[in-house]
This record gives sequence, structure tokens and C-alpha cells, in this order.
Amino acid sequence: MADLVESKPLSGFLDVLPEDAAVFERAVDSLKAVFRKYGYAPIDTPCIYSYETLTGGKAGVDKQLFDWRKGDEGGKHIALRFDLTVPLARYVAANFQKLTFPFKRYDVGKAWRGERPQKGRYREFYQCDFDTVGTTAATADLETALVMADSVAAAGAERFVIHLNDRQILNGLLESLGLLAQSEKVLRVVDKLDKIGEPGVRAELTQAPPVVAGSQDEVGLGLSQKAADEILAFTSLSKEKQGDDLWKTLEERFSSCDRARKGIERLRFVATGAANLRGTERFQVDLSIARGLGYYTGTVYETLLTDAPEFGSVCSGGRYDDLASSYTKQRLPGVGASVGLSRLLSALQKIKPEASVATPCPVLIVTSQDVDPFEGVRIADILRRASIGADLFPQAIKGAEDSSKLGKQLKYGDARGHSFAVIVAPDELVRGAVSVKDMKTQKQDEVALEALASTLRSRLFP
RNA sequence: GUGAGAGUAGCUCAGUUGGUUAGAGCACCUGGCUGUGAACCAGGAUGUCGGGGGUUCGAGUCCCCUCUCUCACCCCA
Repeated sequence: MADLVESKPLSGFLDVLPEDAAVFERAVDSLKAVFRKYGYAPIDTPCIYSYETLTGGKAGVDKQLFDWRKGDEGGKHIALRFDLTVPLARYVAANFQKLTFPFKRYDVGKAWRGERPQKGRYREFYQCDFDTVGTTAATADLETALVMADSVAAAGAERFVIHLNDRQILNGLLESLGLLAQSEKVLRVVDKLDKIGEPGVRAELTQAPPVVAGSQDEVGLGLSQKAADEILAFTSLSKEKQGDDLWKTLEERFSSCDRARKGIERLRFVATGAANLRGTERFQVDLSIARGLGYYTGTVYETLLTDAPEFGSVCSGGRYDDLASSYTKQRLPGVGASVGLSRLLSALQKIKPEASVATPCPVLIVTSQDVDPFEGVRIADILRRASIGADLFPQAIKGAEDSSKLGKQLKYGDARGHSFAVIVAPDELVRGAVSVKDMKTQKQDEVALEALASTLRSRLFP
């Protein structure tokens, strides 16, 4: 015998079993329904791009890309997309004259990262993006928050909190400290507050920068203690105060800073509006969240599951001033977010492992070895014509090698989770009837063929 | 890329200070039950002990190298 070849997927890639795929498909359907309800239209975009397109011409982003070695286009380096937002930016730039703005689209698809996998982090994963492109209006930011709440709930999460912030406020603070140029690095460190705590963040902010520029293992921005104090005092504000207290404090603190005041105004609109429509327990102003992504410039969102915060954010997003600046001179502001469905579902599975079934059909047709196998196909067909999902256990003609006994067929039905078995056997068949067995209660009774569809329908959907 | 841990049956794992033929549970197959599953009883099949080298009379066990996976860092859904 030839040596067998590895059948397991690569690390960070997932096989999905039927029972999990059923959950996944339901979740996707629910999400899409939410997106459509808010006016987002579906689009589709390619998975592979040239390096240049993916990175937007910027250096340094390519570290996490999933390389594609074969199929180079005229020597061009190509790679898989790492999210759905970059493809959107490119798409909007490429189809600018065909689209109507504000443009709202959703896109459900896979993205790839070339990094080491970890808990809740894969190298291939699904994202469900929705964005509103071509407006700076704060209502779009507020509606984005609502879509996030509705989608995470629709995917099956019960307890979660959407953290809200606006980068303009922190940027205002940094501006007053003369640190605006380092904004992105500072935001990234601040973003780790929940993970490494205040001492950790303070250390990273004040430690000397890496000796070797660009080193990945050393951290440190070399800020002054005073700057670190200011930053930490600011981010802890939302931990001490929420609601009107917080707004009042912020407005006083930043009364002379134009940039921050705009951010406060918008954040207040979004946070109070969202809490008003979906409940205060769903939304929380959190001045410490920043999002690592560089293109966010205003509102930022992050969603944590109350029962599984260790999985990280399951739905994040933000507002950007100019999404497609790398691809077009047209300025395209917008706001959007992404449901990390692979992560969300793996977290939900941990919170409440649901007994789900491996079959989409409620009914299994099993046939005795003593009847013409055609009867099974015929009876299954009756149910399908009546729009009742019916799976027929493949049954060979009597005496054939792989003809299965009733017991084995019922065992299969049990393993797959069918609700009812329709047993086709000679005694009933001569009377023009079959036996219908409830797989849970084990009760079974004889039903005439003419009444089969209606009987099953009433039992399946009482 | 950096650091830590782990690789034994399809899955989860046990395997004593190195000792003959490597085990258990679950799952699977067969029969008890020629017209009835998830319970029970009896039986059955399954392993290059991740790979390579070394020490030894003898290695799943000790040493070295290598590969892979997991967790964490970086970064992020």
C-alpha cells in the first residue's frame, strides 16, 4: 500500500462538521438579514490581489499577509486579502462612477493572515463586513452601532458590550502634549490597557525605544512620565464615570481643544443614541479602546462577549476619513464594522455548547430488505413534493452486499439527528401505509400514504 | 520572527527507577435481536509510540538533532 498523505488541514485552518456548519449557515443568514434591513447591499470581491494593491503601497504591512507563490502575474508578487475593508476601498475606487453615494454594502467572505494561529485566531477566517462610504454624518456612526448590536445578537450572542470611543479625543490630548505625530503608536499601546493593565501600559509608554529600529521584541516609546500620566488619567476617566458626568468632565477638560471637542460631540451623539435605542447595558464609552488599525480616524467600536472576553473583540470597526486614498484622489469618508464570525461562533460554542444536528432533513426514510427499493424513493419523493425534507437511507436490492438491516438504518438516523423515521415494510405497504416513528419518544404508528405528508407536517410544525 | 509546553489506536489519554508480546475508555464492526436506534451482554479489528541518529545486551521510557501541533508575545477578526 502506498504511504498515506496527511489529511489534516494546515494549522490555523478549519474543517467544519455538518452540525457546526448548520449553525454557521444560520448565523450568516441572520446577519445578512440584519444588514439588508438597514439598507446594505451585497457585493462580492476577489480574494487575491497584488501585494501593492493589498498594502496600499505602504511598507511594513506585508508581515501578516498570506503569500501566494504560484500564479504570479507577470512577475508581480500576489497575496490573499487579510480583511474585507481593503478590497472594499479598492472596489469603490475602481467602480466609483457606477456606484451611488452614500454607498452601503455588506460582504461576507474569507480572509487570510500569514501569522501564527492562537486561541480564537486562525489563518483563514470569515468576516462579515458592512460599511457606509461617502458620508461624514454622525447618524451613520450611530446606525453602525445599532447594526453591530443587532448582528451580534442575531448570530446568537446574549450577553455582550459594545465599547465606544472616538480617536479624535485622544488625538486632541496628544496634540496638546505635542505627540500627535506618534498618535498611531500611542493608540496601539493604550489599546492594551485591558490586557497588561496600567503599569504595563505606563512601562511601554515610557521605556526607551528599541535599540534596533523596527525590532519586534522590544517595546517602548520613550515618552515622559508626565505624558504617560496625562494619557492614563484620561483613559481611566470612563472607568470612573459614565453618562452625563463623563460628558461634563470631558467638555470641561477639553474646552480649548477643537479636535477633541468634535470627537466628544460625536461620541456623545453615538453613545447616547445607541443606549437610548438598544439599552445602556449594550453600550459603554471606553476611552481606552483605540483599535490597532491605522486608517480609523473617528468613532471606534469593539465588542466583547461578557462570558468570553478572552476571545477578544468579535465585532469591531470605526470611522475613517479617507478610505481609498491609496487608490483614488476622490476623498471617501465612511464608517463600518466587521463581525468576526469564525471567532464569534467558536466563542459561543464555548459559552453554550448546543446540541445541533448533522442533517438538514427532519425525516429519514428507512426500508425493509423485503420491499422493492423503489418504494423508498417513491415515498421520499412524496414528502419532498410536499416540501418536507426527507432523506432516504440508500438501500440495496435484497441479497446485495451492502443491503442494510432496519436496525442499522435507524442507528444512522439516530446519529444524524432526524426527528422522524418513516419505516417502509411489507406488512404496512400492502395496506398502502407506512410506519412513522418518533425518534425521541420511540412511539410509532401506522399512517396511510395519502395522509403521510399532512401527518408529518402537523407533527413537525404543531 | 521570539518564548514556553506537547506529540503513544479514528478521538481522549495511561504506560512506574530502561526489561520480553504497548494498554484503557469512547467510537467503529459482528453477533445476541431475519421488522426497529441511543441501554445491556459477548466477541473483533486498529498502532512505523511524530521522524532521524546516539547510548545500551535491551529504548515508548535516557541523550542529541529535526518536524509538527498548542499556548503566549508581536499584530489583529
